[in-house]
Amino acid sequence: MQIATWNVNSLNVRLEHVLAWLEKHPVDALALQETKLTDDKFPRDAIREAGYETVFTGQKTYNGVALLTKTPAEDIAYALPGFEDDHKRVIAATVNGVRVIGVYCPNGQALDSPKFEYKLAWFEALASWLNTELQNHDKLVLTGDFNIAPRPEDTYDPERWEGRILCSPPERAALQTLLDAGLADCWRLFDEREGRHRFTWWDYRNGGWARNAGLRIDHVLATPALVDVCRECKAHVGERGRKRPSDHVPVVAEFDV
Amino acid sequence: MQIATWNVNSLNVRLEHVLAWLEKHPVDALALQETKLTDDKFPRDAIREAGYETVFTGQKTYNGVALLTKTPAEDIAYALPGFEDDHKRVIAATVNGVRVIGVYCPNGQALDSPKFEYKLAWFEALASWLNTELQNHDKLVLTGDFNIAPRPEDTYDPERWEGRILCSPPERAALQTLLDAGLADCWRLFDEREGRHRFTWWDYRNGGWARNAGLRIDHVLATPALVDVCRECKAHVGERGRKRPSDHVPVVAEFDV
DNA sequence: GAATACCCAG
DNA sequence: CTGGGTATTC
Repeated sequence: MQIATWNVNSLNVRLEHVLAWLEKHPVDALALQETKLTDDKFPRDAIREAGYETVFTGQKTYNGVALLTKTPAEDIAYALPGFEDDHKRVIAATVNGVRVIGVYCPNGQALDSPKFEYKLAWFEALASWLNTELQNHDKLVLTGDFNIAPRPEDTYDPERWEGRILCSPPERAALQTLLDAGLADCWRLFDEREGRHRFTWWDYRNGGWARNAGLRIDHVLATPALVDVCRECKAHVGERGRKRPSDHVPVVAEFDV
Repeated sequence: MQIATWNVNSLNVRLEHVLAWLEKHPVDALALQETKLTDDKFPRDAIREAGYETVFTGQKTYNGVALLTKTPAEDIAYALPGFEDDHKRVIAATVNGVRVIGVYCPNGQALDSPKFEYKLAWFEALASWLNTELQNHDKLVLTGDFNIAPRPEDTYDPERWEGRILCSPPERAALQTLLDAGLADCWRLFDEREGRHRFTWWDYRNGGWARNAGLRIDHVLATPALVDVCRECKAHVGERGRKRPSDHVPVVAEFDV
């Protein structure tokens, strides 16, 4: 079973990219972030014609998440319990017996911003909900755009990024709380691989892609039952080089289930 | 000698269209309207590489006119004398001994709008200047987007358009004043032609192009010395069917000079 | 419906 | 730099 995540930065603009990518990479579940579409404008039909059903929750301009699946999505959750604000950042479903939680975590903007407080509070609510979900699901994947680079080596320039937004101690602690609850970062199972691309996001600004000035902030976290059978976890870096790309690329994990 | 006019509705967006069209139709002079570019952003170099020199006068967002020529443009005028407001609507030059005046005439918005008053005042200033220009030039072409459909048959639906903006008596009188000064509408030399496309503009809204709901508001007016040797005057309607087209198409007149 | 400006976000 | 929203024009 293959599970992928992709922050598309507007599904309106990226629909053709997603459909073309799915045709080449028919994963079992694809979590999308930043669809930036209200539900009435979601391109459900075009995606259905490509062989995928979708569950989604979105809003205008910001956020918006979706889960594309080849088999039916069951027990759908559209928000963090107890954190039902107007940000559409969470979509979860059970797919083929695997609990898949797709998240678009807050960016936080800057350490001294109110949005940073919101980010930490949001992660607390996520961790709390994750614990209850873990009680019910042996096989669980938490995936999406976390807006946190876990380690110095997950940035193109640690000197520049350490301690700053996306790389600060409280953010990394928040991520660690999720791992401590019983998840592993699938990416790290393949850390030793030679010549591996290291990032999942490159800023549009300042020629980030041309300079390979990227970060690894999109993750696939999984429970031991899945980590034990994880065969692969990689970023499809080529998508960043297409015309009108998203600033994020797909990250795909494969499990022997 | 071929002289053409084209309201491009943003030269930024339409530059590739213009260059491709010029490659197929290497007219001697092309008057552009609605370039919507300040002079510092005019793509002079790209046009030069296509074999044309340009004179232009533009502004941000609105209006903006240019004259593209294969041979040097002389005696350039950038405005209506005595009507130097901030609208960039007029560019004139002598090309191969022919005086070419390119105009983007005001739209007028509605008969009861202050913009309608402006339109009529602007046409008066144009007529006044035209008279002095005619004293100096035997061969003269006045071309551009006039925002006036001269006759009922120059609209797709006379019942709907007669008397309204672009088709009102005072506007048609203003156009007639220009003709009375000593010009003829080259288009009408070929009125009897079979199966001829009748329009030069189709509204973006309501599927104007698909319904052929067009108007003839872009014109080539010429002095008798040119009318006598006018071989052709037609609209390049196919341009309206391209991707991301302007709402106007080129109108081309050919003279045996 | 298709442009542009200005604003905000990442 | 690349999205989206708003307002304005034609």
